[in-house]
Amino acid sequence: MFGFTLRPSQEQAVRAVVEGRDTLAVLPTGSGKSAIYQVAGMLIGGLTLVVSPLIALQRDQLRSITGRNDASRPVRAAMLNSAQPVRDRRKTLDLLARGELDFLLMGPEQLANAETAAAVRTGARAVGLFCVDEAHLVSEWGQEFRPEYLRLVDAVTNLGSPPVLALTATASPPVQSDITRRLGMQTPEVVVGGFDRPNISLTMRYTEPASTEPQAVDDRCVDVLLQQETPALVYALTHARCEVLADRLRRNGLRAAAYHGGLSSGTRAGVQDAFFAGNLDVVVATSAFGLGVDKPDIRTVVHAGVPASIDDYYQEIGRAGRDGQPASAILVHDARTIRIPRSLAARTHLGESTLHRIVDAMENAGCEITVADLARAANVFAHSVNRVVNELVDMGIVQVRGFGHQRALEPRRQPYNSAELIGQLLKRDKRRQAILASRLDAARHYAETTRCRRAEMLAYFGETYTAPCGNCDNDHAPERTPTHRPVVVDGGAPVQHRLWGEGHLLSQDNHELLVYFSSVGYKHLTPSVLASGILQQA
DNA sequence: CGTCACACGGCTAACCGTGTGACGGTGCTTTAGT
Repeated sequence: MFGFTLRPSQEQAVRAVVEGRDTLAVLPTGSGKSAIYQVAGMLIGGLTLVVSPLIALQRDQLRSITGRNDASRPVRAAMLNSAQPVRDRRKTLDLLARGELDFLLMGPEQLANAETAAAVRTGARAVGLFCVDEAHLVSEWGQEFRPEYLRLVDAVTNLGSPPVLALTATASPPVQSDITRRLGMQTPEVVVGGFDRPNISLTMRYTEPASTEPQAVDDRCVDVLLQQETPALVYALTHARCEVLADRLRRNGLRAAAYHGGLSSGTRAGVQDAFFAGNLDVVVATSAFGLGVDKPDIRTVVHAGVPASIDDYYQEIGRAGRDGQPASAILVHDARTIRIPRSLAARTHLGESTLHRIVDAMENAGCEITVADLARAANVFAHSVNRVVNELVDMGIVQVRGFGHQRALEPRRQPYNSAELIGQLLKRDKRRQAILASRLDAARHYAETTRCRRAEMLAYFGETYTAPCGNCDNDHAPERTPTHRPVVVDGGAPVQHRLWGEGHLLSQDNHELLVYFSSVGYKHLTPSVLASGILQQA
């Protein structure tokens, strides 16, 4: 169709969205997610709006859409972002006004700009499809890093509630429901392809915490990379470790370069180009490297330390072996490196005094106030104010206008009891901290497990898998692997815990249960909790 | 927030407890005046 051959899962997503249903498609990388919105958009007619997180990604997608143009059916696509010349921007707004665009690509920030949003809304062509690419970012980035992700739901309403199509390669069941909730999707169709990537072998290398050598993790990574096939990708946890490790690899004769957010965009582009062109053996990167990286022949992905979640880990190892040929994912684990993701999560914590000052300042202001003014009045960091504002929006207490420096909030529901409000905010913050910590615990649990790693990872994504996989280190040392029979559970069956309240059973075998609780996040439990009635089917 | 390296005072030798500050990731946005 339109030059695409669709697989069954893609077809299912296209059909649902064309019938007007909100749809979340969680499909493995390389399964052609952009084909889904391209086909669906053309079938529905009207303007297809595609929200994409990076300008570089918007460029790639634009090229892919217009690149497959045939003369009989020209597709008209454009993008809107701050990196383009004013003239290009004006031209796109003109096309919008005249209704001469089929696809429009932009970041969530553009929709928070009243002028741009109005141009989209009042264009001669109504939005027929609202597509959110890399939709896991709604859940991952919305809370603080890029808060405009949480305002997409308002944009959808303002555009007359066209069907919403959310696309991602990585979303565990709790993340799936977070995405559909935060995008305000109505009775969504959720299409989930398999998470397994059988050609990627899974291995963990432990470095002794007792070692006095501070660079034990780096040593291990260098050893591993000298033995592994290239091209290889190394994920390190900080800018400094990227630089040090890249340097050590170079001294060991590998063509290596560092890639992280602290480098200029020119340097970053140069590294990425060199890697794609085969002029680099190894890129040592932070999590900045990856979105939109589709190099088919990456043979090895090494992690220098456990990342903040299995979601991140899966996303990052998924960049290996896209050509289907054997590839390796090696996690170099040192208990001491856990402190880095832990501290990054803890930094977003809101203290009681911070909350008091923000809520007081908000009351003193009485009416609409910008985030910057509020931060000044309360004498706290702007990012703390943004965190609180996001929570208040979610609670329906304020609403937000504008973006960037002009981001302002106005009370939506008055009056409220401020002591009660602070109590609720504290509770929400505590819950959020617990969930972030549980995600890190689950990642550490994966690193330290003696069971089949594939079964362990897939369990996290709510998928039942019969171990052994035969392609992980624990399966190669069968004396260490307790046999376990997976018990088929109805994905996400609701359960009730005596202490932690309601949750969803993600996986169960004769050895262990994995449950996600909305109060405390992921918990591994022994099956005995079912027999003793501590955990009950709801 | 939590960790670690380092300086400091004490009082004259070596080092101990305490205090302080630096440090940890992801990207959009985009002023005016030469």
